[in-house]
Amino acid sequence: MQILVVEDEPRLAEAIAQILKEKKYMVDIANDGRDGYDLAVSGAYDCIILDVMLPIKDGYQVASDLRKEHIATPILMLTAKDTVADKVKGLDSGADDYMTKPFSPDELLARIRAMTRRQGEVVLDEISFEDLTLSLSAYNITCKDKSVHLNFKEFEILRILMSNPAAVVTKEDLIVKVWGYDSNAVDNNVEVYISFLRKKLEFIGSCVEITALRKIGYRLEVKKSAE
Amino acid sequence: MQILVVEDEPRLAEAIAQILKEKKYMVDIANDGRDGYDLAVSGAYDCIILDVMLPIKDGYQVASDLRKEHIATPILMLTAKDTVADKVKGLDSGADDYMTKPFSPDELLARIRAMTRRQGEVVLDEISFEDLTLSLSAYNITCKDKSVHLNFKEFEILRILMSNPAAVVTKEDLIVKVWGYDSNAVDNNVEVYISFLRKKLEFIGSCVEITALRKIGYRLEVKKSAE
DNA sequence: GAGGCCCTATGCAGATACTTGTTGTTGAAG
DNA sequence: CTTCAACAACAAGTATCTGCATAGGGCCTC
Repeated sequence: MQILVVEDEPRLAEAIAQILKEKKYMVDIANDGRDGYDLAVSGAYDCIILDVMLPIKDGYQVASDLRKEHIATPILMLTAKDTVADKVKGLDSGADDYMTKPFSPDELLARIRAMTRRQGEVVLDEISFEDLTLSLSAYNITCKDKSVHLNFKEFEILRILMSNPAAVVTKEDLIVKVWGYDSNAVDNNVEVYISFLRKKLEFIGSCVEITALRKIGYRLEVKKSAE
Repeated sequence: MQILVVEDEPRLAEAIAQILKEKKYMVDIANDGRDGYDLAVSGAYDCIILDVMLPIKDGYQVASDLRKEHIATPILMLTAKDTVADKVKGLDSGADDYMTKPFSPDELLARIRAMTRRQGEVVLDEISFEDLTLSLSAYNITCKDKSVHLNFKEFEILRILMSNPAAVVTKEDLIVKVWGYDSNAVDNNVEVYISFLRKKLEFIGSCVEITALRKIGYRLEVKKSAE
């Protein structure tokens, strides 16, 4: 975990660095706003601790310039200014959090944990099987660089197949899960959509195919090389 | 923008709600930890303001339970407890920010802005997609030199669409996030506002359009050149 | 009471979902 | 080896239902 400390007073900067290093964070220090900005635009840091009163370029400016460049690194602003107006200015210039000096090391660490925690959260947004990727938010399938949109029923069916690639899914299962247990859909309905899906898999050139196992159901498989 | 206030003292809850409503936030209030949790798990809120000392289930518990359920809604913890240990406990139980009473309304609002900003990776005051820019403070959209005002519902819908341009947003999602999860708005309401938005996009000559994907939802797309 | 905002109702167009029918495939019985 | 029944795939046609646009009415603010 990389942290950038932008602070012009060497002793304070060193003290903060020490606190962080003890917790195994990797720390870089910048002594003025310009250096801080230059380091931060790399996007290499997981968190930036930013003083407000800085030579050359103040903290508000640094934060706001970073946001303009679409650098989304969490910023914790750290300063002696404790009026509400200062806090509002800091937060609105792009900071995610604002702490006033003097501060407690434990609180600093807790706020860093809170800010960086969010970073690692991956939104489960897609399912993959071999070279095939199903996007749950965009409702399409992608293989290499080609992608194609799925309509509702196709999507639901493929999602069920892909969420359990090894398993064989019966038509009854599909009807219950896609059409609803009280529907009067017939097997042929499923066959029709399977056929649509096969066409789309073919179109994007995926190596995945939907195999029918007679009397049993459907399963995803990797195409045999000898086509 | 939906905000949940979890606070057992009715007068304070009402005061907070008032501050927020003035800024056009939609506010729900829960009076104890259990109700707060039940409302929050819906995932309908953009932000939760959470008191610590609550009947039935305290704020730490609520925050930590929500995180266990993978509800990532930003939480601002609000309490009279101001020791470092309390702050650490609050932040580590899942809160994103921690404010002590008494607090300034302006600071509260600034911290809410800071927390919700990250949601859509908004650069300060505006969101952009292709040639379209949505101003969060002026409630209007601009394309090249033309701009047009949006009313509240139009604005909220477009903000949601633009904050995640690749994703398909269902009508359900829009109803929950714009009308509130307990509203009885119907799909047609959404359709009407989508229709208004399209007219305004057309009017300012944007290359962005709102595409409907049947049975799935809406998505922003760039207009095909061959009109 | 004028104007803006929000919701409801309605007719229409077109995409989607389902049906039907033909052809192809499989496997077991004769 | 042939025949037949059961099952599967697919194309094409039809009907339904979703989504769109527009109009009108209630409500609130100014």
